[in-house]
Amino acid sequence: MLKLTKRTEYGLTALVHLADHGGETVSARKISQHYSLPNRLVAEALKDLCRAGHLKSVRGASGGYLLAQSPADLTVGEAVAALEGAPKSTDCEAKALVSMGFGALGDLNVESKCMIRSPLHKIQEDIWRQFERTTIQELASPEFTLLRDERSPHTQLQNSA
Amino acid sequence: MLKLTKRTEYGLTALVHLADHGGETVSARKISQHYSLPNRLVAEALKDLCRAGHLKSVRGASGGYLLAQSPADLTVGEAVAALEGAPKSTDCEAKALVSMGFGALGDLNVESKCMIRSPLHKIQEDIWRQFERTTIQELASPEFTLLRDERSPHTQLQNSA
DNA sequence: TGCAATTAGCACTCAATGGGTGCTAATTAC
DNA sequence: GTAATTAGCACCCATTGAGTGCTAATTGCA
Repeated sequence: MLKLTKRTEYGLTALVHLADHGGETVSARKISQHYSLPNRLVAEALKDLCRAGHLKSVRGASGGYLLAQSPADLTVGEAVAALEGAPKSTDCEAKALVSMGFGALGDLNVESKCMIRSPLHKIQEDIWRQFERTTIQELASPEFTLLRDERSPHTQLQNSA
Repeated sequence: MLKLTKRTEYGLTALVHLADHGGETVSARKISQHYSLPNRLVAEALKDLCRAGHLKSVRGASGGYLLAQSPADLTVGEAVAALEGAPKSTDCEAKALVSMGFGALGDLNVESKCMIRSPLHKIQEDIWRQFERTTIQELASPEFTLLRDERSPHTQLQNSA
């Protein structure tokens, strides 16, 4: 239910860590130990990011990974795409994403039909759009918020507590 | 990968439909046929929403469902919670959500530890927060966008059509 | 009174996938 | 040469989402 995978969690955590460590080379083991994460899985996530070209790897003892680009140039959307695979173009849900940013605008008919039929696609589109414009650098900053909202403080539930 | 379930898709679609049809009673069959959705599954979604008190049901022939409250008072967050079940309080990911809006603030330690460890939680929190403040009425409006962003106009797709 | 259409509720199957592991090879610092 | 690392492949297992079957209860209508 509206969750990204663990792999993405590990991957983003690693990216933030690497962003905090400048051009330094850090091994998968270091990262996994630092955050108490399953080190094998962190390694898998790092491999994905490396294959996608977002990290550079250094093999051998005292090897590791480092960012291939500035954290200000790497978006959360790109990282997630690398970690979870490109959205499948089979289902209509994904097609909206594809035509949104990952591909050409060929099947716009399909998408617009879906837009009418399913309000959910609007939501997911918007979320992804936000991902596409949020950088790892922003994510790494402690005061990060994904959604800048200018409206009412919006009486949250905890008010009643 | 960051997707809501079909059940939620069907449920939100139905809610939007009901919102468009005022106080009218509409059967699950009518809705499913109108959007060419599997009618049994739409019925399941409607049951969930009814159990949660967001819809009122009328049994018997010519029965159906209608909104139990104004579409302006029903949030996407509430609907999703009803359709997908409350976030499980076992995993840390969900705990962030719980302490965010669904429960007391007791285990804030847990959450804040997670916040540091996982940037992903920030993202998901923000998404949920947005769900909590988006109403079905807003969702039903054709020019709906979940994220009001003051930055670049960001070339929408439908513009090109 | 009976029939048809509906909601209500339970249980079940099937396929997909996410999380995790095993194993081996290639590379490199020491 | 050894240990630590990245690279790549294949695999298992538990969860869960999607969908179906079935039966009961309710109600409008002929």
